[in-house]
Amino acid sequence: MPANSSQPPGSPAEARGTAAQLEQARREKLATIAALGLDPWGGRFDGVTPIATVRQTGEGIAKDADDGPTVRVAGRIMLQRTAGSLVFLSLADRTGRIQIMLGKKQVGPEAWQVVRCLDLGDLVGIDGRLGWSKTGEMTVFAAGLTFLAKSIETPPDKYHGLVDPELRQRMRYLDLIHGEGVRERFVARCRIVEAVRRVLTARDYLEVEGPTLQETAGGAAARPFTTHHNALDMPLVLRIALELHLKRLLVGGLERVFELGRVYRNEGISPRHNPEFTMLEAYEAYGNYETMMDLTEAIILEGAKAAKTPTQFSWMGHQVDLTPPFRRAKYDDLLREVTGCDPADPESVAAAATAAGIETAGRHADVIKSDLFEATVEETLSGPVFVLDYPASVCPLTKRKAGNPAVAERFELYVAGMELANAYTELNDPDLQEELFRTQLAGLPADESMARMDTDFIRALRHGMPPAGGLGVGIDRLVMFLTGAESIRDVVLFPILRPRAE
RNA sequence: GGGGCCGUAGCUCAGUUGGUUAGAGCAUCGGACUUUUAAUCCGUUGGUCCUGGGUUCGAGUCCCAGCGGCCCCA
Repeated sequence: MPANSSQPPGSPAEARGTAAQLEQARREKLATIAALGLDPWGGRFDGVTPIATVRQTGEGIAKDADDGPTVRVAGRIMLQRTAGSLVFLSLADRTGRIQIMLGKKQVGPEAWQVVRCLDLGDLVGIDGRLGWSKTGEMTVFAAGLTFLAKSIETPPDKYHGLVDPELRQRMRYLDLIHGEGVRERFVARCRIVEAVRRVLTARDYLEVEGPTLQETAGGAAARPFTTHHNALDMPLVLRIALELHLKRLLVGGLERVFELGRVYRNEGISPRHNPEFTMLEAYEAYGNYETMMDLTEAIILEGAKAAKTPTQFSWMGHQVDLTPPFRRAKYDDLLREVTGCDPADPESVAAAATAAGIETAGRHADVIKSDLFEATVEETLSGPVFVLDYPASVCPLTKRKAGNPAVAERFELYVAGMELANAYTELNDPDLQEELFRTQLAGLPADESMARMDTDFIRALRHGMPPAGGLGVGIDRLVMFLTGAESIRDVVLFPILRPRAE
């Protein structure tokens, strides 16, 4: 393209607005900084006070005082305003933001050359006097400026930030900088995980790590990711649950163990499902599912405290109330309340299922019941509510109720119609376990079965596993719940995405 | 896997019934300003309208396919 011949004077002939040219402008400033003998990529910078701490100090300074303390802050330039020979910055660190004032006269001619090279997004260190501007804004009046890192990319819109959900996920680092409440939500996630560990370690649980590469993906009903080990020339799968190895550790006498770890399920993606997600599983020898109810409640309440979650709030269209103790309701009772059927009578259940549009022909009575529960009861459970005592045949790893082999000692914790936790009195009878594996496997494609034969696990049980309670909690869902997020992608830092063409 | 919605400048968004050379704000660049608050004011630059086909005298706009995202369902 020929240059426009009617360019006004002082206006460069070349274009400036493309991404490449925006970068070029920043690279020229980078070169200027280097030419002044400064390192535009900075280095160790000791003695920085967090901005939140500086702000606390500032609150104690009189508005018209000019003898405030000297402070050193460091952070990213979020906003920049020039007023003649003054430049105002909004500087952000992990704890907050504060205004910086740079005056040509105050910093001197050499530093002023550096000031003129500042762009939005640059990282700088500031030494200066803490006080208040004439218009009443807390301000660090800079005496010194240290360049810490140049940003050569243009940041998002300074007011709207990144809005496009795709860009927010692909460039999470920008979302963390600019997104409203994004950093706070991920910090809350860290606090919740810390709280989970605190509750468990206070109860003398050991945190352990099981294998993520396994021969058999057991402990849940899900399709695994497959991989291959070259040296051993053997197929492997990524784990879909933590359960069976933690129970081996109960056999091994560790008695109280938990694992907080990533599991992988090769299935659909939705606002509640990411192919890799974080599970907590905890096992306590000589406990049962009631022990785990108390533990679950403690974990959620401590997590809520850590995340500063209010006791009552609205989430996913449900009103939830965290006041303990959480409601406990029997599975059959809920089914009767919601559908009006007689849970003890398979024909009554089947009739209700048919009315709800569920296929019944040739299917196991407990599977029909389970589908009916999912279709009708779940959405009514605002919770939190512990749903107790599941049909035994959908619980192949669970101990049956004493005197009632049709009912399994299992609970699920529901909140806003969503399963948040799942716990059993663990089945420790190796013969029954082996039989249940076999019956589960009969006539079902392996992918759809809850159970896969795991002879090594059976052998472990044969050596004697203590009676125990076991608990599983979906950490991502727990964080969603406690932070009010409506999509798992809002609580997973780097959710899975299709690659984007360059 | 099926259905719906969306994709326009680095970012946030307009773009009428298919009709002139596709616009705005921010950012950039130049200028004014030593107290600004998304600073303001004047000027300036910036486009693979997601990609590829098709219909049409004419497509950002309509149709088809693909790519990417969001939502619903399985």
